[in-house]
Amino acid sequence: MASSLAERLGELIDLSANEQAALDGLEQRERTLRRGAVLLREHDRPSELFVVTRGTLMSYVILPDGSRQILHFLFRGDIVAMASLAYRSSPETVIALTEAAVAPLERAAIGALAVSHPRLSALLIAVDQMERIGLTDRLAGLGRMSAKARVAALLLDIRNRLRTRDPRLDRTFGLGLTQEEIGDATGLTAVHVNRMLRQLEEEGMITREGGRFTLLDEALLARTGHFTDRRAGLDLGWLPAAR
Amino acid sequence: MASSLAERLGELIDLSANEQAALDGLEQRERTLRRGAVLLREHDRPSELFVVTRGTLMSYVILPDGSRQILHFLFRGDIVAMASLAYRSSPETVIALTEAAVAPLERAAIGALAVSHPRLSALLIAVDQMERIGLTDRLAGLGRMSAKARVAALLLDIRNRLRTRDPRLDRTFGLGLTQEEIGDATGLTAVHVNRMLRQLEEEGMITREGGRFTLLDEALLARTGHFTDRRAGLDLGWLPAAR
DNA sequence: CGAAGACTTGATGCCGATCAACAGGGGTGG
DNA sequence: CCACCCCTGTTGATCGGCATCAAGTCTTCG
Repeated sequence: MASSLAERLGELIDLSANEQAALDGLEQRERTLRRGAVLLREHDRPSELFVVTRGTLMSYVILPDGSRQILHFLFRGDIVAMASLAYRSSPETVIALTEAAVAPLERAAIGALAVSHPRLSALLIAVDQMERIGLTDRLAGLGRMSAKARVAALLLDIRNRLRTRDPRLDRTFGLGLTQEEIGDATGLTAVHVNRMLRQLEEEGMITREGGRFTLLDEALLARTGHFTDRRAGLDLGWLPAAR
Repeated sequence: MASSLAERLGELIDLSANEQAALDGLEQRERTLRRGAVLLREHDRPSELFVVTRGTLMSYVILPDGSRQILHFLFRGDIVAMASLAYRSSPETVIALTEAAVAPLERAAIGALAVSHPRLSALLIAVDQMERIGLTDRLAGLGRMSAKARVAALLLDIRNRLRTRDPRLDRTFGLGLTQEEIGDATGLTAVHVNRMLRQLEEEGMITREGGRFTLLDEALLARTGHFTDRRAGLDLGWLPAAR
């Protein structure tokens, strides 16, 4: 089986055999995590990165008043602790939301990759940009959108990310988050998330049954959440030739 | 004089003569912008990137209800339209806040740089991470911090970024933003920004005189804004050797 | 000198937070 | 195996921070 990193990057471009091998070589060891296990704590001094090979993780920060802001949800092929490429100590805590597994990755391996496979390091820059745009979308949501819109956008965002990993999944999916977690991701309280979900349900956009969501009116949900799917507009034509 | 990109990256690592020359070669042309000029419009299909060589720019999105969320402020050495490395159309509008100048940069030049100067492309990945952390800090602010805290954090953030470009500047600086712009960056209305600035002033943290701010009690301001200066913790030890 | 933008200040309103209480369910230990 | 308990979800009542509306002043620039 392809390494999770090769799988992820292979969705974006056709990898050469060389590149494929180089990526596969990065994921030697694997470390499994129980649900709730802490992979990395804020202010830790991580010596390595991780690639998610299985399960779901999230990263968050705790503010001085004790409230939590969830920053990311991480799925197979996502890289954890990229920040350690710039900073000595982790700016965020990373924990497993489900049973999960990660492959440790030396920071220097990224440097070596840049030397041996320039196209891949250029691709990593592009992947960074995709994540940056995702962050600015969420920033605009937190700054300027209503509670209902933020919850709607979160549902669509997570569903889409789950679907790229499992194309069978369509209108119905398990979100895998508590309402408190939805709130900490969208800047709301659990109580208000509950009311917004109910409202989306009453308005016929979704139904819920035991933690599983079904999107009944995806177009309306997207309008409600001012949601734009970015994956349509990908363009990596500038990448240099493969090695 | 060093190119603005070489100047910026040179603050992070010691550039080799080769690298310096490669970076200088990127900034051939220069384009000047009047205050308020639009460099890039949302949904434009930019064929190139830009490096800011002079002045200040900002990027923002307009939501369907007409409200604006400011995403970034851009200073000398910052790269504009990095998103075009991943996407066909720009997700954000970029305009000049002051008289400004930018140097256009072909996307393919980034790819060529990755091939000829792997350490520089690895460094670009690190720079991306620094921006990503800046975004997550702001995300946490919008999601979980009070209006007063967000305004306090913005003041410190901008002052620090201005200071890296002009070390003479200390407690007093010209912010260069209207209160409406502060509001659009922090997710507030201009009216409430005004009240928060007044409050910071009444509490002895700042004074204002004609658009110029003086930070009277920086420690208190930092506590109020839950502000952490990230630049202290930089660590780029993993970079490969220079060429 | 006129006009438009930026700032200031007060009054009022609403969205989402907070507080509170209870129901269901699943895991754990006795 | 069962009882308990904590976690999650749900719903109502009230509160408060920030938005909105409004009006006036100051500044800047054409």
